[in-house]
Amino acid sequence: MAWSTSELAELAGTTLKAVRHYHKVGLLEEPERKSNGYKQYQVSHLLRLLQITRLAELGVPLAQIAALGHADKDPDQAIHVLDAELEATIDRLQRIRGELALILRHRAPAELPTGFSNVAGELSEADRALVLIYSRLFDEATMADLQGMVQEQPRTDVDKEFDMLHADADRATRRKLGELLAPAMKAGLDKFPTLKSPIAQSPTRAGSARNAVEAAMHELYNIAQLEVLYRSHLISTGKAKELDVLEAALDALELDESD
Amino acid sequence: MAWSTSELAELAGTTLKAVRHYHKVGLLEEPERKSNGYKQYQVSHLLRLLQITRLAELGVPLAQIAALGHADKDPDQAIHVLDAELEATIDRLQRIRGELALILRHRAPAELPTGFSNVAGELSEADRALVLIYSRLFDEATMADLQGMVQEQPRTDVDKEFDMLHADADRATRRKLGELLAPAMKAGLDKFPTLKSPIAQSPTRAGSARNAVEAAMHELYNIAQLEVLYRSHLISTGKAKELDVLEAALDALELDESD
DNA sequence: TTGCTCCTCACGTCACGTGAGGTGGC
DNA sequence: TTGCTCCTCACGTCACGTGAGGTGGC
Repeated sequence: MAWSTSELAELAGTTLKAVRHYHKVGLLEEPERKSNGYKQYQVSHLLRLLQITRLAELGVPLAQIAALGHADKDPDQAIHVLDAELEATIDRLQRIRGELALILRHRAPAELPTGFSNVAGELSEADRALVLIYSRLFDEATMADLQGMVQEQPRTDVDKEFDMLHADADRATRRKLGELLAPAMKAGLDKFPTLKSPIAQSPTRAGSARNAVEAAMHELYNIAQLEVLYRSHLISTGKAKELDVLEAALDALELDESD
Repeated sequence: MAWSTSELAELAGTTLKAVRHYHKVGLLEEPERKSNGYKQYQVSHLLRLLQITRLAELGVPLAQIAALGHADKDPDQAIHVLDAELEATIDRLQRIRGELALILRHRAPAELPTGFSNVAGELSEADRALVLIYSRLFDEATMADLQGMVQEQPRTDVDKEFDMLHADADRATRRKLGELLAPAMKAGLDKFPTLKSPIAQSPTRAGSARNAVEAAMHELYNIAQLEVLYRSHLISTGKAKELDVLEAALDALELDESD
């Protein structure tokens, strides 16, 4: 009674290549060979192989299976570690499934950060990109507030007008849009004061956060939109003086241009 | 505003090497370089990188992230597939956790097959090895019956005597042990008739199953133990005639030896 | 002779990580 | 000059899978 490599693999419910792999890493002893070089496996090899495949199915790494053989370590310990790892993995996968469910329910783009799937429709392309950046820079509480603000303020015609604002829109249009956006912005910031001074995820990122957001805004919004946002910000935070400064600066610019 | 590779990685919450890897596989475009060869990343790269890391965290394979970009396929479809895979993985891991719990509770060796942890104490070393082989050869119902039989028949002094039986035990001892083991064996087979003719897991294995078990028994039990098992088997299945044949054969052998 | 099995390299997979060896910036 | 960062290969990880190229058995 002796088995060939593939017979042994069949008996143990594994593959030819797996058996050879176990030889290579020293988990399974090589059997005697026939004169033609063919391997001749005995019962002892089958038993060892069954041990290996069973433990491997339980998720024990091959290196650890080898170590378990020496029995110098507490096997209970190893099982506990394995179990804790499995628990963590299951938790993580379940959280991901939860997010996938939201993405599907709201037909949201998968790359939006956690929690924003249900408000995907309220965000412009630029908004979505900004939200992606925010999610890496600010902590969870800040992000939750941001999500809350978006959720409470469905998109209005004013928002759409802002999205479509041309870079060379005239000054009256810019002023009007800034004024129209301000009330909602003020309401949002009053309800979620965290957003006035968002908290960075980590101190290391605090510095780079401002820069990154600023850079992104300059990339995602045109010059007119940036001015409208600035106007709206000044109005909603009651900075009338700065607004006057802005107007004066624009006056000067227009004089320059008319020269 | 331009970032270095490590700054970009920091901003996106990933690593230098991951970013370089995304370049290599063509997921992320390489940015312009400074005259010294240093890469200069822009906002567009940050946004793309954030998309990539977010999707990768959700478990989307990099190859699929590249494909999602083309948007020629239904993204819903991809999410559904991903979700189904996650579900299957979670199920599998949970089943394994269940087995680990049993192993820990009964302080059983981890390599014993599913369901046998709680009867580990009732099995000799040889029994455990045989059970491992059985588990790969017979179907679940058969294994459940075997487990039930072991559970119903705690180890007796007779079992221990059998385990310790020497290969050259005398004939009277062998006869006595065979008779002592028979009642329990008969009771077990009556209660679990499946075990009289166990069902192989698959037709392919049916043939090799007999051989493998036979070979294993010859390896795991000595000649005296095998005879005792055979005697017990004959008695419990009421084959008195075969028992007579065995005795006659042994008579002949002993005559030979005394020559 | 044909088809099947066995053998041994060597390289591929997946998503990066780990150096090696060299250069630029301050 | 020193320490830090950047760059590009090349190879390693994990548990095998996939051929390539050759030989033995029937």
